[in-house]
Amino acid sequence: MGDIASIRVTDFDLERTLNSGQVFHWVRSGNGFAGAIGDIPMFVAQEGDRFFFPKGSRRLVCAYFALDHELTEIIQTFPKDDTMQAAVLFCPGLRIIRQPIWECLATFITSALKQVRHISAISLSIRKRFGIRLGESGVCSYPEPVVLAKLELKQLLECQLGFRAKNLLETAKRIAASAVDLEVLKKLPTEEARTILCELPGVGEKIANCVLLFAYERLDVVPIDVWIKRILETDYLKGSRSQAELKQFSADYFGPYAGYAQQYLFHHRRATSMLRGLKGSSAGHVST
DNA sequence: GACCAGGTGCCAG
DNA sequence: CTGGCACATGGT
Repeated sequence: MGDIASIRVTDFDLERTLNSGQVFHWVRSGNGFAGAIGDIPMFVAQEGDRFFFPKGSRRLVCAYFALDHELTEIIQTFPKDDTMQAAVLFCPGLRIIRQPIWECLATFITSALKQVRHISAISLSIRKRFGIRLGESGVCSYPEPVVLAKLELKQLLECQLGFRAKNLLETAKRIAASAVDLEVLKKLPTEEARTILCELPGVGEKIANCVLLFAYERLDVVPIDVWIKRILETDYLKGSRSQAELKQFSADYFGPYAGYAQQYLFHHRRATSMLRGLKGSSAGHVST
């Protein structure tokens, strides 16, 4: 156990950020969360405006949690309608973090038609079986593409991936074979990067957009999933719409940080809907 | 059982 | 371009 350092943070809520459906491998542990940033094991915690992390990892942690994002300014660019305002009030301190690209891509390939807690379970299972154990805490790294590429389909299926296993395996193979260089995409315009991502098996527009938003820091990109579709149709467009209309509206209406706005809408709707569904049962990991 | 989950790919019209 | 359907798995 190394020493702990801390800094003062404003407009940051660690728990909400980690539980908002953008990242899936952090596990509550005592008064904080155990996880990893790339292959560095981490324990992070927050008490009020004090943010705790392992001594010596300040730069890494600040970059990962995007503590340099000017959240107040970002939120000011959001439209001022009732739905958006309610989401903003519900989500103080929610940040879109900077994830390592491969683990973000791979995890979202496994996200198709899965609930957040299943995505989490799959991510942890893949890490535990095929990743590298990083410390005494038992936290594991996400396995590199070359590692997954060598597996038999059967091995991946043991992680309860279902029909997504083939896609993950094939994508890992292509990246391991350098058919696609995820680093190069950083320098490309969003449209071009999206086109290349969508050529990977199991990656369509929604997942490509998640990766662009959560790993490539394209904060204007809006992944339209079932929740966002529902919100757009009920609160904004009043009725069912084609995919093209949903895309057009998202791009036109939410401003330069549309992806950020979308994340607030997503988390608010999902969290409140889970709270309603609770009614005494013991499900749900969504912070309020 | 039916229905749903941060979808994708493929096929017919 | 659009709608329809299969695809695994786990939870209400």
